[in-house]
Amino acid sequence: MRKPRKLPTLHEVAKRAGVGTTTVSRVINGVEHVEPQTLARVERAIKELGYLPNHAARVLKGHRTRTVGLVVPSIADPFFSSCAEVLQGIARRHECLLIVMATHNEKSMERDAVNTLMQHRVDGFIIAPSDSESGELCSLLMRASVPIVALDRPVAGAVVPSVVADNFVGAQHATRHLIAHGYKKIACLTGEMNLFTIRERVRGYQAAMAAANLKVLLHTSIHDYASCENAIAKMLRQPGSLDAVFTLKNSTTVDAFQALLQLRVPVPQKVAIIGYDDFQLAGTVRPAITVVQQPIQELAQTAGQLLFRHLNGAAVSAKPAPTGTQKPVVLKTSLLIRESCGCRPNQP
Amino acid sequence: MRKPRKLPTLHEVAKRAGVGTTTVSRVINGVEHVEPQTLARVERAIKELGYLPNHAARVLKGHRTRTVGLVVPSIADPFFSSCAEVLQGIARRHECLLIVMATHNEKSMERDAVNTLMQHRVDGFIIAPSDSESGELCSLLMRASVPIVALDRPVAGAVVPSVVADNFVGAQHATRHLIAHGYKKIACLTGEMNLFTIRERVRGYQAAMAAANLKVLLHTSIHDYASCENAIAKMLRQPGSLDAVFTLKNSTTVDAFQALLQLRVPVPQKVAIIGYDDFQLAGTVRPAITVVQQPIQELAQTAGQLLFRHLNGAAVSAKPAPTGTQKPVVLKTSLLIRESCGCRPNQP
DNA sequence: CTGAAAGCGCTAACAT
DNA sequence: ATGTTAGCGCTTTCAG
Repeated sequence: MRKPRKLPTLHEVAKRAGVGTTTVSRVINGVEHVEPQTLARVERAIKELGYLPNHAARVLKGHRTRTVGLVVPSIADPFFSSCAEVLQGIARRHECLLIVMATHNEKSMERDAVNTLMQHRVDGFIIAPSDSESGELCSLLMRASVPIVALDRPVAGAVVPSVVADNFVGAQHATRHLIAHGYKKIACLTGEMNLFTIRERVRGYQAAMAAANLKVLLHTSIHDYASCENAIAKMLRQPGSLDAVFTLKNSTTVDAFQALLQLRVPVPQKVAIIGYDDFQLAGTVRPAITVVQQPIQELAQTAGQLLFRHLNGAAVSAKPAPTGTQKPVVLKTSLLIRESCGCRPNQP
Repeated sequence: MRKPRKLPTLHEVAKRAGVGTTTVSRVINGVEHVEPQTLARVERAIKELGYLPNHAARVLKGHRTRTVGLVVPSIADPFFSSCAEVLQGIARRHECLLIVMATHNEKSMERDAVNTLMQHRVDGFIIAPSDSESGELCSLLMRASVPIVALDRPVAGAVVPSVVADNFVGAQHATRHLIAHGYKKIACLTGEMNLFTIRERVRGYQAAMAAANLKVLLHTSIHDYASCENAIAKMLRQPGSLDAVFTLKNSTTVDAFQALLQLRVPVPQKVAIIGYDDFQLAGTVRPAITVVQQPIQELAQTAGQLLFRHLNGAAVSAKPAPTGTQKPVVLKTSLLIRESCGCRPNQP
């Protein structure tokens, strides 16, 4: 028995101002052919009634919703919330609303997120796919029939344009740096091998190790502090079997660093460490942690620009380009050298 | 000349399934009085066409939008993005969409955010007001005519229910702890005195200092590393004029800690430090930093519960309760004792 | 159990 | 310069 609040309608404004609905409509959407006098009356009526146009009704008329979506694993993750912030700004500049959906890297939530966006008839959206290879996602996106841009992770078959960081090179570079320091036993600690980005980083690590003829020490089931400390302690038990650690994710880096501290292993004298992805305080802890820095802002910015270019540009883009046509935009990462890799401050 | 994509409509589904629109509608909104056979036909048509109901059209029929809003200063701030994550989960459990808007603590953006939400006819929303005293915001919220809950900061006149942390007691407690350690020259470093939370924390600091008959050392224009180091260095220049530092915000804590390190001041031997709000690695740096911990999750959870209680409960809540009726829900903060305050680990 | 038809609030021809 | 009117896609009486 709810009386779902009755906000004033355009009709009521018209009545109150003593004009037709068209006139009010014109006043709302940029003044055009309206006499100053009438304009004033209408504006007063609008103010008095506290009128706000009903977005749903406008959408129903078949126009752009001026709404874009963002689908990411988590809204609390610093990487993605930074992206969201940047994209929100871009959307606002285009007078669009941004709707952020979280998937937690789960297939079903991802599907729901995309469907929800489509029900809201967003003009387009940006997505960080949970599974880059998923054919299911791929076909879901193809049906969407609105411009889409993949962020941080590409989509199989390259059906949509994507903007990603160079995970392979970033990891390769970091590993090489460790090797250049003379470390031989370099372990790579990670989890979530289902993620595209992680797999690329692993490939980079492997490539560098192979090129230097070093044995690959890969641990792929590190997902919390316990498993991290465990893995490190185990390697430490056999003397000379661990020189350096390369962690592929923020939290793993912190865990590994913590574990090394806990196990009273001098860093980097006994074991060096480089992490993937920078984070607050990475430069404040002692030793300061060397990391691979990702171009987060540019990633988001580029994706946003790409999306709005499609939105405003050639209407042709109603459906994704021919399969496999889209080559990803790859942004460079950089090695942020601090101390934990063995370098001294101000003297790499 | 854009042909704004033509997604299938309920009509087309009906035609294809050889039934009336009513039947299709019924199938979509929970099956009810529909023959299994018809049901199957309709479902097949829906699948084949990839039909997704047009949200705008449903809303226009005058029902709940199943959409709620969240208005916060920033979506990248860890505090608020955590809140957003929690609230998104709650919304989803109520089959609602959450729209997050950022204000950057600016009046105009806040107004725009609220208006945008109203245009989208959200069923209700949660807001962390930029200015708790603003009469303007207050009247804006009163006109909104949907359930609203204030988060982290109350709204002047108590026109909406609010859920906040006990900033006063939290700061008082921390200051007292410093005093108990025997520190006399305790400086409070902050900026953004326009924020309700900050002012409350300052009050707590002042109260504790006054009660101990100590001189208040308040710096209210700390907003970046430079100003922070500057203030500390200045105090340090007069020997014996600084024992401890109490920072009221995450980034200031990091800046102060960094500055102390940079100035080669032993922490906590020469100068102790306690920060407001916990953060990643606060426990990993050496010395580990003691902080006032806020009940972030509960804050968001409580606000969410409150909102949905109003949404689902008595429809009476069409307009905010009588002015001044709402007493805020105040959640406790806790002092997370680590080392920077002078305590030793495992021996406070 | 199913269908026909009346709008929801707004915009855009088309009149005036 | 302004008003009239026909839908946009959907839900919902009200008949059948």
